[in-house]
Amino acid sequence: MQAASAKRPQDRKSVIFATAAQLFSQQGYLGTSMRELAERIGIEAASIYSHYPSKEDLLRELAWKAAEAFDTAIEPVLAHVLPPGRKLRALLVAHVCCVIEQQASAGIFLTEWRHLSEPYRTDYLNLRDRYEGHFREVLRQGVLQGQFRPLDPRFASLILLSAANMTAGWRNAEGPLSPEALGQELADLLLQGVIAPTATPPSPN
Amino acid sequence: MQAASAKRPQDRKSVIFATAAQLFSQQGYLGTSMRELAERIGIEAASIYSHYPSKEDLLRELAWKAAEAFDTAIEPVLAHVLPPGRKLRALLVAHVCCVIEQQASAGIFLTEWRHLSEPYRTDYLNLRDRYEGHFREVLRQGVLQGQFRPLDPRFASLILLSAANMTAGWRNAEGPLSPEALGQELADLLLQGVIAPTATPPSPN
DNA sequence: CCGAACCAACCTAACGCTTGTTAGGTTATA
DNA sequence: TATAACCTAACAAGCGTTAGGTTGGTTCGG
Repeated sequence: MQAASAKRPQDRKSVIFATAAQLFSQQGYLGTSMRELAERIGIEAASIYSHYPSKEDLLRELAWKAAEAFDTAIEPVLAHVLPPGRKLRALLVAHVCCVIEQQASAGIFLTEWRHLSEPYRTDYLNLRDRYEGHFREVLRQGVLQGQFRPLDPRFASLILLSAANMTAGWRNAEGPLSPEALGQELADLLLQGVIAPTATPPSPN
Repeated sequence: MQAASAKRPQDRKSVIFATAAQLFSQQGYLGTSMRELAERIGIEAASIYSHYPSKEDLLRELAWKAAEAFDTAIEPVLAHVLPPGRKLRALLVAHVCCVIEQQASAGIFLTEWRHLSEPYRTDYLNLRDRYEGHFREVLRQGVLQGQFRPLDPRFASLILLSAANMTAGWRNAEGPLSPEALGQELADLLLQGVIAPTATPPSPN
């Protein structure tokens, strides 16, 4: 039985991890010092080095963990066979859920990876590209099958994902929507567009 | 007649301004030191203080200039009377053109304002909100007139602008599009959506 | 037309402070 | 007793910034 009184081995490490995720995504990697991170936890800065060999290693682990979280989130969607429209919708919803439920990780996935030094930066961009590739593939198929308008999959995936990433802080007038509902709202807007269909007037009765 | 040989008064200041815009938007405000900025120009760090009282003043001027550029870009569109669909399209095109033609300023407008200290930060957010308000207003009218689908203007404007902001680095396979063309491409996607209209099959002949 | 006064731009040198990181000692748990 | 977690103390380097001196073009009185 592992005790849980004063010195805990794995617990502390995960607290450092979670706190760093929060601070890095709120204030940025460069805007967060090891001393501030340590103080937030209640230890000294030097003590962090018992768990992580450097500040950048911490960022690296955070970034990889975040990438993994996004991969995991869309994995079940990729496994299903669905028409492109439904599949793209499901991908967007899964992505939005991941962004909202893991806001801290998401912030790092989206912006703080810039401060990784080579070769990790390049490795990371490859991870991201592979992820975006799933969206591009669904878009490509939808265009091919005539269910999507003839759009450039690279351009469209960039637009869709950057829109999805911005939903993180969204709260509507009646308070926060559920991640699921917010994802559907976003998918409605992006898949069907802003313009109302002229062929079907609002409510013909 | 003002000479232009060795000591130039206004010229140097604008070089500092432009170089700072470039570095701040590439590496971030915190990731750029005064010494690096100075070295890039070919002077010493201390010399910058003959032109700007502090690093943050530099950021502040950059941020305000960027906000002004966006306001100026959409001003002529606001002056015209247009149906909501056309107006929103024109706003998006103008915004995209501004993002692309002034990439450095745009980067600060979009991300680096976070490092402004109060009360400038709040002032800046108000500027941004006023700008986004123009988009919300057009969206509101479009919904009211039944030309847009029933969407939340606040949510939609957030989505549209975050998508537009991400076009900065976009290059398609045949090289860079003109800002104008890129803006139209984006507006097509956002206004009409991803899904092909079912009422009008692709090419019925 | 010329030398002196002026002034803005730029420099060197240094300040106080914070940064990430390390060495070495302490302490409590297993 | 062994070990991992944590501490104190300090390091070299970098940060934004300032004080004070140098330079060179501009301006103006004689």
